[in-house]
Amino acid sequence: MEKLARLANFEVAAILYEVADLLEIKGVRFKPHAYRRVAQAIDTLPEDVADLVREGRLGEIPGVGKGISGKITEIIETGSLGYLESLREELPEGVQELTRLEGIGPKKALILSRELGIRGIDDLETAAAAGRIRDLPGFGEKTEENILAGIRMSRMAGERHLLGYILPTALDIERRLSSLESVSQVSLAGSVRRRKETIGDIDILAASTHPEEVMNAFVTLPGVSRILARGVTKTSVVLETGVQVDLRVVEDEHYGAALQYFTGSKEHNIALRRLAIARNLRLNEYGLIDLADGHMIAGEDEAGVYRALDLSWIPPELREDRGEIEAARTDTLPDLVGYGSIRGDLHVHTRWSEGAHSIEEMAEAARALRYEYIAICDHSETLHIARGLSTERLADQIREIERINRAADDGFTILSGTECNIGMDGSVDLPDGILADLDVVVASVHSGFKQPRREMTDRVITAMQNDNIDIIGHPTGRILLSREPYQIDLARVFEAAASLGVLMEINAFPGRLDLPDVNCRQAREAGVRFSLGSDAHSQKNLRYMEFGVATARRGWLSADDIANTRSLSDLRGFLRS
DNA sequence: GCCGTTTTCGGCCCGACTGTTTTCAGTCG
Repeated sequence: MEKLARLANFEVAAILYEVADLLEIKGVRFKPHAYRRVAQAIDTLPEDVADLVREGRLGEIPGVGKGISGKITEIIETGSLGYLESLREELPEGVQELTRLEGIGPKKALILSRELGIRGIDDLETAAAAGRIRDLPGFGEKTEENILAGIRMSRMAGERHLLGYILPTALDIERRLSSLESVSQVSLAGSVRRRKETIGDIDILAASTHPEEVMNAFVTLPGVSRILARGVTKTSVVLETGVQVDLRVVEDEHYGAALQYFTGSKEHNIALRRLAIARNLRLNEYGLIDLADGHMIAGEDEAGVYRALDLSWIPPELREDRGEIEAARTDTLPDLVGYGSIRGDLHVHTRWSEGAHSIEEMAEAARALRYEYIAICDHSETLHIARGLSTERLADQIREIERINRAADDGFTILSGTECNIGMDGSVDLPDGILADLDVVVASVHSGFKQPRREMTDRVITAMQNDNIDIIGHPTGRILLSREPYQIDLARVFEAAASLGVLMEINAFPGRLDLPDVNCRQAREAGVRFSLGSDAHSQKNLRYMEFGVATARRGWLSADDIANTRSLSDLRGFLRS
């Protein structure tokens, strides 16, 4: 029986990324860019690349031509790529590993490997400690020190961090810098400003006529442990937590262009610069410059830069080169849901299961956020680890919520709900009778993650056919930086959700952000509507909602797409029974 | 290897900082 290994998009992308890396080490020009561009596109593709191969639609991916198309097909059909194997054979083993160190690029890695036979980071550390690096051409004593520091750093810190973990730190640094007299403007930039789900480092932009003062203050901020680079316009430090922070300082007249440039993404900026070149303009971090006479057309404010290229201003969350530039050109950018548009939280836990606070305490915190309602969705019985509620306990909880609602008469409403489990066969672990008594039913997969794709897809669709179920919770099951999504055909799930009127949750918990942004967009195009839930386990966690909104915005969603941007009475129209 | 309101061939984003180097290559973002 023939059985193809079904490679996920990220696995196909990983192969292409490695090809790009190896070509770069070989010193091949331009091809690495071509491979990397396609790898990136596949990594964020909402559809399965295997389906595109089957349907002969690979050409729809920007950057895929004849050559790469053939290679992707080979990867899907055989699970590997001959071209990559031969590249690996050509190059010394372990070179690629070296390039992951700060300060080591393809050139230095190849020299280390060829001259000293270094085969990995451990080898490199030994050689550096023994002082064998400093005499290599292009290397010196300082390089040797930096290599050792780089190795220490790579061992201490993980590669990326959750947005939810980074944002408070970033805002704190922004606040401290903005209080300096020498600073006239300051803004978060980079992936933090774009609210990407994971962050490599923190980028901050400031405007000042006294950059030295700003840099001095910056490198002496509390928590700074190491200075990586220090100049008058650009300085990089590492915090004690291992997080790198880059500060860029420009004058006010260049602030808009610098903010545009420093916000990225890289791919968005490259696309924008190509647009500029086509008009005989140059775009850099100082402004948009007319190459004919050298004068600056725009640069003081960011919107002006976009306007001068005949584009509407593009919200940072959309700047990923996924069609936003074309939409800005034709004035068809979505009217994104606002951070203040959420009127209630549809996924909240309490002390009844694994939460830290009582129903009243969660309601009180929700009132403070000016919400009009929250849905209490504690776990159901089969999730033992979370002390899930039995049918009887849930009935008690419903009565308790009724009692609290009657007692408080301020227009705020506590909705009764559950987050029940979807079993292996698609059944849920609470009887229909009690589900019908609840205001909000979230159903989630919490077990059997390794189920084959076909069965997992059928399982979730079966659950949705129970018309008591309003919302599918964290629909892909991914845990950022630690667990891949389970195998599931989301296109089929979305189709069913749209026709049955089941909402897809955007779980705002920092480690989830599930549905992921690219899938939000795919789901919306399939006609799906959404529910935002913080999955709060404490009062403080309710604030995670902003990360859910960020994910929705990155998924091109409007307030209209989201059930809980509505008043309570309108919300009921989004729920099924 | 890809791609075209300059192009089916000749280009491919652009600048800051570091370290090793006497004018710049490598790396990074």
